[in-house]
Amino acid sequence: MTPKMALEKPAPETVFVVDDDASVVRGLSRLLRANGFEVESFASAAAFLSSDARDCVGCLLIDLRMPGMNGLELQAALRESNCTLPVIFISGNTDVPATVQAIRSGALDFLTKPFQEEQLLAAIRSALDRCRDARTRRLAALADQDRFASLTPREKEVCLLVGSGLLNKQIAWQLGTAEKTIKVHRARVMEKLAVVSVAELVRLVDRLGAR
Amino acid sequence: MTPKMALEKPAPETVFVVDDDASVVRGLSRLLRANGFEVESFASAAAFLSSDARDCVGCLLIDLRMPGMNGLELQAALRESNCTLPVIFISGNTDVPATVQAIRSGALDFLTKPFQEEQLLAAIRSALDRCRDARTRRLAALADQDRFASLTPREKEVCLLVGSGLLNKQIAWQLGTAEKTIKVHRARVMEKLAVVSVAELVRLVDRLGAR
DNA sequence: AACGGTATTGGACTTTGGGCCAACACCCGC
DNA sequence: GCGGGTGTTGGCCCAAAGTCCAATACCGTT
Repeated sequence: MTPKMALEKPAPETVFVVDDDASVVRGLSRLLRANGFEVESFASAAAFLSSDARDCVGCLLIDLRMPGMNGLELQAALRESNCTLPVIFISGNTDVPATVQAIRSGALDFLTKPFQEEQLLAAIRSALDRCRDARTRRLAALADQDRFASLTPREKEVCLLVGSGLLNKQIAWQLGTAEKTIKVHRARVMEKLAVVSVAELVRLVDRLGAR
Repeated sequence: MTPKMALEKPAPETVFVVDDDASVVRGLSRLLRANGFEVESFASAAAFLSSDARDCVGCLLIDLRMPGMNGLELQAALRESNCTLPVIFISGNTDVPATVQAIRSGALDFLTKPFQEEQLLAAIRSALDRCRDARTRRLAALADQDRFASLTPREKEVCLLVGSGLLNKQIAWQLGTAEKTIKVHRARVMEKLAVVSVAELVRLVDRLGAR
């Protein structure tokens, strides 16, 4: 386990509002805070990107149309930088192509003003749920990768070949060494990866390869 | 392998057009045929649902707004009946909520009239690619399920426990039988499932459970 | 030059997994 | 009732995997 996981801030889950219209931001903030959510607001895409909020647990409420970088561009930039915060768009106009692109790019919802309060709240709750799940999965994936990274190059080779179902003797032949050697590596692999059965090892290898 | 797989018709890939406007259908058909696609058209959602086209390789081009069952309802009905044909919506008006619902329900694209011909063709090519892939995966999944279904109840139990990484003796203890018995079942499982290593068996079990 | 991490191999021994042959009990349909 | 599928168990033997202890060799660092 590496010391820094780039995922601190167990801080309360926060809704990040990105909208250039100050009155909208005020209204949304009041509504969300009244419903028990932490809110942090940004007047532009750039402002959010330069914040450290990218790796928190929370969700984004983005106005589609903004001066400078618009909502879709912000979404693309976030994806580019591996930010996995769920995104909910808010739009005043009815731009279907933008809607299609937004949802296909992974946006969770796309609300058009005016919208029902409850609709927004439901979307946010759903987004926070998803973010929690994603975070859990991401942490598990990182733990997997850490364990695999702790293997020596040779052990990694052996690990993958064991995972593909080869016998020790086949692995030995393939790597040009003795079966005995493979047994040693294999034992170390099982120990370092903290798995007690081949089945667990196979699943771990698959998870690693599934990206 | 069961004799009938419910997936015949290796017929040429077909674009199914569902639109109540005869002139639109004519125009689309001409365009698509001119670009080398097979086209079959339906004047209503009900007409398509009662056809046998549900299990073909192809894709659907659905008009969002139709008298009777509309596009979204048709999409829902198809999903209900496990039809996996990729869906592309065509809409004259700009109904954002419908767009959101359509895309979230798995629609591949949502084109608004008027659209670029090339945009439509690209969407269709993408849809057909996806349908081919899905079909391949579905056939593979069916083959897996067939093999698993050929196991006796006891063999299924043993199979799952082996897949979870237990030793023969642990399985025997858990099932209240002798280790020798498990060995026999296990051998039959490996044979019936046509796997040669525990790794393959684990992956097969996971695929079955992944639904 | 000494040291630690890595890769390698050997031997001896135990545990597990598999293959082959045979056998018995149960239940169901013909 | 008999035949066949299913579940069960035994013995014998071999292959594969895992364990413990020990040893050599290379490489880069201190």
